[in-house]
Amino acid sequence: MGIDGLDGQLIELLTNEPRIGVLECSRRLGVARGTVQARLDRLRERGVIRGFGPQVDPAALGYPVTAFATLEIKQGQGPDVRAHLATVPEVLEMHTTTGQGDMLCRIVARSNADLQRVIDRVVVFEGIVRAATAIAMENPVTYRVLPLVRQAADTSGG
Amino acid sequence: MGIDGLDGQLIELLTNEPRIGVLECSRRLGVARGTVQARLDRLRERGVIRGFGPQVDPAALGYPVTAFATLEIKQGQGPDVRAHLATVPEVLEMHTTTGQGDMLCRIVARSNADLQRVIDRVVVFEGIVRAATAIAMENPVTYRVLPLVRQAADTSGG
DNA sequence: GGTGAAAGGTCATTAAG
DNA sequence: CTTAATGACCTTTCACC
Repeated sequence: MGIDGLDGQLIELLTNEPRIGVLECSRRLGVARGTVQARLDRLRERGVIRGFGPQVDPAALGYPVTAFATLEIKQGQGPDVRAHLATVPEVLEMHTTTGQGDMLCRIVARSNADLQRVIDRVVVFEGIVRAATAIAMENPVTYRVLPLVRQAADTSGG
Repeated sequence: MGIDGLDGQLIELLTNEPRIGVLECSRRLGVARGTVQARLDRLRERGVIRGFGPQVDPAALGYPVTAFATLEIKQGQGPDVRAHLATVPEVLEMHTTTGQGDMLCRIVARSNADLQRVIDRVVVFEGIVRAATAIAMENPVTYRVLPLVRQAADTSGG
């Protein structure tokens, strides 16, 4: 069900050096090239590897400010609010959550002043009762999956 | 300072079809191969494109539960807490946020029961005063940057 | 394992700011 | 004059059969 050690090594290798090909992977890992090819195909079929698209940094694009907005939604307005949020480019992701708020979304902006504009555009929508915004300052742990990959590989008994 | 239209088209093309190479990109966009290479080099130098590593789906790895934990930290314990969180594989990212010197971290787990174990491992640490966890249910807007890229390209007057 | 193809580098030329 | 784009050539390397 999970991944084994070779899968983990493969993911780790490709994460560190994404441009190397299948042949180079087989050399580094000491396995046949067909094995690497088969593993990669399986990992993609199973959805473990979603793709190899470019990872874009919003800050370098001119959006250095990140904020998390917790939205409280009026009953039954969920679908409309989702559709609304999907139209705002600065909303990078959105989840419905349990707990205090109903939705949590990640927002970026060009500056703190610009963040106000984005927030306004987000919350000026009937159906959003309340919005609490937390600006992200430091980011000591940037998004990472490698430790999880290693753990998943270990758990599989590889 | 930002990106122009060609940069935006390049990012979009590579996002949609990551497997195509530089030559194919040049054909699709109607520019010379050297141009595509130069643009890609520049985008990577400037940090707009961080890399082309595999995008791993934690759910497919066996961690289908996502949660966001808001942590309240005891004064002066910030660095220790950060170091602690960095050692937990299930903590995918962590930000310090405005509020009360709080932190927000994204956590994944194998199940809701497993989430309890992860949360315990996170909060059983002197320095963490309080933790509020919100479990993510639906994810109507998955992490995306393309709309932002298009806006950034437009803004640059390309 | 062989073969066609592409990546990556360099270079001179040319267009545009 | 500086920057960028272009097309050509060459070598290494890879992906596919």
